[in-house]
Amino acid sequence: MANIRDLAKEAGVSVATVSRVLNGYPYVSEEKRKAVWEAAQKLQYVKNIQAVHLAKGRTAIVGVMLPYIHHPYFSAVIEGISKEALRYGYQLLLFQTNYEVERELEALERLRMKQMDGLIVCSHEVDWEAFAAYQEDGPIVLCEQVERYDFFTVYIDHYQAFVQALRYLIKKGHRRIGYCIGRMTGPNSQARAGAYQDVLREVGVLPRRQWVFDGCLFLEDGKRVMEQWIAMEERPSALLVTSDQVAAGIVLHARRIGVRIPDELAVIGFDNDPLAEMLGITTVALPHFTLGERAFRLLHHWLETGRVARKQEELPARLLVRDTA
Amino acid sequence: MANIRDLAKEAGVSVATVSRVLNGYPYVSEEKRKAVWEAAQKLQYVKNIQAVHLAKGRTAIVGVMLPYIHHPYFSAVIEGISKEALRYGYQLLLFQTNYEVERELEALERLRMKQMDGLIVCSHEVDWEAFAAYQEDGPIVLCEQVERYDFFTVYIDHYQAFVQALRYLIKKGHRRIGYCIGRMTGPNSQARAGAYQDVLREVGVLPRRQWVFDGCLFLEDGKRVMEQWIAMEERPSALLVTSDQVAAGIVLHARRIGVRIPDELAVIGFDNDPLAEMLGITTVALPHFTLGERAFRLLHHWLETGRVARKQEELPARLLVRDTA
DNA sequence: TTGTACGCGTTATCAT
DNA sequence: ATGATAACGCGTACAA
Repeated sequence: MANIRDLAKEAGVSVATVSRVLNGYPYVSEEKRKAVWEAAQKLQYVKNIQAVHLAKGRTAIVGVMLPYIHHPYFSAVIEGISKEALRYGYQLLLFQTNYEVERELEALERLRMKQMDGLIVCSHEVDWEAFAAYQEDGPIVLCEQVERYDFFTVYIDHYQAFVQALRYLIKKGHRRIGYCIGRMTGPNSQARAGAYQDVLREVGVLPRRQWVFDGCLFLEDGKRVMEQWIAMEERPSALLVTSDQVAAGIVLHARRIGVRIPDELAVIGFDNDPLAEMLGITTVALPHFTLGERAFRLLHHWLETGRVARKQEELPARLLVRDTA
Repeated sequence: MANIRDLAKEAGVSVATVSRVLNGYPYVSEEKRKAVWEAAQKLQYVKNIQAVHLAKGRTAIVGVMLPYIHHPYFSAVIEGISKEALRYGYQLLLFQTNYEVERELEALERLRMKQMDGLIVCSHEVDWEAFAAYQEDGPIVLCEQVERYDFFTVYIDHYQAFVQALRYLIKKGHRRIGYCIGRMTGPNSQARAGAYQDVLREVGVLPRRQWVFDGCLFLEDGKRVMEQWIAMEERPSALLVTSDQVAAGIVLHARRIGVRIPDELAVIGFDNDPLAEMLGITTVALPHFTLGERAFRLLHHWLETGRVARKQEELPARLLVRDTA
């Protein structure tokens, strides 16, 4: 494998001139420029990108931390990130964590080791303190609302999104309201739990723990929820479901077992997944793709200019009323 | 940022010894070992991974080329790859191509530049010749059946899978059979087209071009297909649909507009997506997750040992009969 | 416009 | 066991 020293020798110039030609810098005579390109051709020269990274101290690589990929939510976010990364000539290094703290810390260590220029965190388990500890190692963008820390964040106000949906249900006369959620930890889930408590209290209704369904991520979970629901002595009359996949599972299984929706059970999903549209599921549209896009742009702008208009960016959520609530 | 030279000075040893300690090599006195670790602690030493990559000539990074991520098929494959990569301490560098040849070539160039140790190609547009041209730059694993070239491949025999489904339909008495496909190019699509031609000819039926629906990737496409179907003068009585998402779109829209499935239209999907199970869609189960897993393992085994049991691996597909055909 | 020489941070080799 | 020194390959002040 030829390197620039070999090229220099072959072309009869210095390595500096080779570098200048290869990277399109001015102040090189047409003659030598040509000689270098010819030498490159002849010796089948290929740049070693690792050496470039080491010499420049930058990689044009952005890390993406996320628990899993095979989920409509995360794959939408990463698609948004990817689109922008492509546009600006950046590459994406994947850190799948399965929400294991150890893996999350590994990703942060990689940032510290300068494997990438920055990191986008789609979701995580580890405390915010951990991110704070790595802030000087490179820009980190979180895809969630963060309090008490001055992180870069792009987020959806899940509290307001939940309030919006809950108010709608209450206005429709519902009082026995439950919800399905992916996992109980994490700021998004906390925000939703808070909204649930607050709004129900406003109308003097006691929140019930058994009407909160945890571990709802995929279509199949909707079926499970429906089976639990049908077996209950006291059933909620309405469910907020933080994933349209799960909502679809509920609606489809309800049809199968003859539960009338929304009469017996009203359902509001989240995401505005194509599946929700197809099934006529009332949903809170969440801009996942845009979230990824903006997260990358924020990071990119910081990397290129060293400053940003604002470190936090909020994205809107809006209720789309269809047939299920 | 302290480097190993700083550590060497601080600990009063040579850089070689520092490196030995840091990487756990033997032949270092307990005393110096301790001194190095203390120096590392004191100077907050962090390894620069770029320098390691350059020095070792390897990165423990594997590239993944795929057209888009936000699709059940590809996100399943990548999940399989990712799981195995995690297990063996490798990282994944994403190359989203949108099936643009230029981007695909860019990924191959990156392999040549030694940015990664190997490349897994989930799907592509560019000719096989292109891959052949990069074979010496690092192992490339293709996720499709390849003829005439001696590539590493892990694949599903889509010809047989299609034959299987077609024979089933024919046995059920269908003669007017069409199919939906993601795109017309690509070896998988070619294999399917071949199977379609061959099997129909076997039973003396002419394949019809207007019963082949192209561009079928997402749920919404199923709706479109159903609308086209209903508008046809001569309609197929059965459809093979190479994505359960699309099949689901067909089935759901059929329900809505009152088309009886399978009586008026039989549908066989592909993938065995959870959605297909939930909707009772007859489908050909395809092991996408396993495909990714095996692709990585093949690559990994080659990288670590320089040889493999066999360069090609075929994965089975099997028909799951449910209610739609 | 061009070249020299050094820096980037680590690993590997060889001599002791 | 340990150290000096040479790779690894490129970018870039600085001098000319």
